[in-house]
Amino acid sequence: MKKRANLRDVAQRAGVSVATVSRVMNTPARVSPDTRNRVEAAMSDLRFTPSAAARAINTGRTQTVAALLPTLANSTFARFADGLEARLGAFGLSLVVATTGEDPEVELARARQMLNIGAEAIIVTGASQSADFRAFVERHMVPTVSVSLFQQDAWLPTIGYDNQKAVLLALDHLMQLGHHKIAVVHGPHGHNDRTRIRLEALKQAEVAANGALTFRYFEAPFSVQGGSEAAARLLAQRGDETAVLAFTDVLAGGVIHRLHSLGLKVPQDFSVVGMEDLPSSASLYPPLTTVHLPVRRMGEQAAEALAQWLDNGIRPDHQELPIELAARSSSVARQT
Amino acid sequence: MKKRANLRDVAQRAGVSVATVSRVMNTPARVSPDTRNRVEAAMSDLRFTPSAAARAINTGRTQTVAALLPTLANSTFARFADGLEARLGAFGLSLVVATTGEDPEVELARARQMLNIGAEAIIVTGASQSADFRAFVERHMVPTVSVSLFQQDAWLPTIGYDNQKAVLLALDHLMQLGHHKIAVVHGPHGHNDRTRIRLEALKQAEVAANGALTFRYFEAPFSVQGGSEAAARLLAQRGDETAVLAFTDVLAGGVIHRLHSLGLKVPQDFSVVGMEDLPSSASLYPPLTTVHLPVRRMGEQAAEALAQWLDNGIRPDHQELPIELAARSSSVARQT
DNA sequence: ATGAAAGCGCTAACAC
DNA sequence: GTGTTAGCGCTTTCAT
Repeated sequence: MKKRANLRDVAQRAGVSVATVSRVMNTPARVSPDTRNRVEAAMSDLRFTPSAAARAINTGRTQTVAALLPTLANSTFARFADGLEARLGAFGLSLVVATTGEDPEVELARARQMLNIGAEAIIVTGASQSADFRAFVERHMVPTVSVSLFQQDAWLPTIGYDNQKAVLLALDHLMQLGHHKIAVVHGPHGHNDRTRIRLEALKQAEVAANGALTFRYFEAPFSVQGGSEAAARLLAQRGDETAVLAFTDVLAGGVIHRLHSLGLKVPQDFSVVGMEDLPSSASLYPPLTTVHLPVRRMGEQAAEALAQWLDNGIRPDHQELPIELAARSSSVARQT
Repeated sequence: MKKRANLRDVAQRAGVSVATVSRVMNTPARVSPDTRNRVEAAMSDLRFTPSAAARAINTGRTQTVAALLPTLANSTFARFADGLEARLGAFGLSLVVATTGEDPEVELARARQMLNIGAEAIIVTGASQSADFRAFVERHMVPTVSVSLFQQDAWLPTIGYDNQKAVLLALDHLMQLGHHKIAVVHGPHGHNDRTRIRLEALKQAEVAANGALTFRYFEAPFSVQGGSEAAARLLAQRGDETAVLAFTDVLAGGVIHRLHSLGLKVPQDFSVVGMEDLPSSASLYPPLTTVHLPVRRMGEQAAEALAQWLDNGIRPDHQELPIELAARSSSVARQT
């Protein structure tokens, strides 16, 4: 088993210099067709595969961008990653993904790994990274953007939507339908600033309403199962809530499922609204009222922002993506 | 704007040699605490970030593996990628993903790009790549495995399930419930060998049944919307089918949705079975009978196989993953 | 159009 | 425990 062929081997075999071989790969037009053919034949004979590392060391570019995501096993992040990857590809950039499980220590470790393998830029979720993470990014001066929220005063450029606006869109919808006793189903907020922002917005609304609005909060894992359990708890100790506001469509789906299996009807017994607008949400039973969040688009925007940052060295501005309510059949006016 | 600091800069500042600096990074134990501190201080002062490329050129390893997937915006591939990434991470490997949209030309182009950025191994979906793709892989001798199917005679090591078995599991279930006129809803099979294998298995079963079993086939895009349209076509020209066999849960979900909105009941009017077993499938209305495919596990297995291949140079064996029927409420005995 | 030669930033013998 | 030095495989002037 002989070692991998390199430029010199090819040059020797083709009877040219290494410079010429390099030119065949990078600027074929500057090589005469004749020699070009000889070189290509030699490459092929020797099964030549150029070394990415050697190239990168010279050009100083790896064409690689890293995304640090809580998980991929979740439609939101998966669709985000899909949009991101597609758009990065158009710029000749590749996407390496690392999942963090929302653990700040893992996030830092993965960021370190990403730089170790040569990532030129990083994308993170949310803007509440650990102090160490922040120090790390600043020390290495690696272009980094945050997605999933739009927040002018964040330490990173943020590309996302206004989470406060989003939850209030859902709330206003329910209030206009006459609901004012609402069960709120949300995920863990320990390391999730999107959830925190949404909760905070609701608490402010509750205060502002001065008694005309009351919430009962149910925390549950970010899954269909979690939503289902939250609904079970809601009914086990039933109050006078007439609606459920879930922070994600997945949770909403779980809620609806459990309500159904306990013999209740949506929207007759409970109006349910979600947030996100998964592709499948319009086909739930009943079709889910939700706040549409442009996740795929967010991926594309993040790709553009980073591609330009890498290109011209100018840190991008924050970007707010539009959101809107998708009113469907899971919510109706309160039954009086 | 001065250039990025390198090993020599750090060495100079710390008053040591480059070798010592290198040691501080790689074998800190072999450096006296005193000098180690000086070096670390210098690194920090100069905001030193080691060059991944330079390291890779010396070690010959990039610690990077590439996955070529049709899309990430699909729970199956996303969960696969999640398992893959998590397990690769445990081996110190990073995952770069590239989406192909099931286009063989794109697949080849992306494979090329993956090698250009230094991927040490490749994961592809299915085993029916173009001849060019195959030539490419063989020419560069890059370790490559195929997932989503198990097929002993494939040109690549395959890690997946037996698609024929899978579809027959669903079919047998329906037949045992007394269904023998079945609508089959499947995705496009142009470049998708999993779909082709499943269709082929059904055709064989149809022949073997010798008239006791008949299928009507509906091709639709791989989406809820696609399943919905297929159901509309099924009803527009209604035959005497009593059951629907969908090749994916997503399609099954679309079918059920449309049946409902046209006033039909599942499973009373139609039994519906899917394939895949998405996390949400048990919470559909009604809970979906489906064939459970261990997608996340497949990602983990692929990671193991590649990690070992890169480690010991031995091409892995094919691996068959277990599948099973998850019988739920969307299918019942034929109403007589 | 082609070649010679100087690095790119790091690792790994090998020597002290 | 630390330093010297020879590469790793390529790109890129600068000549010719």
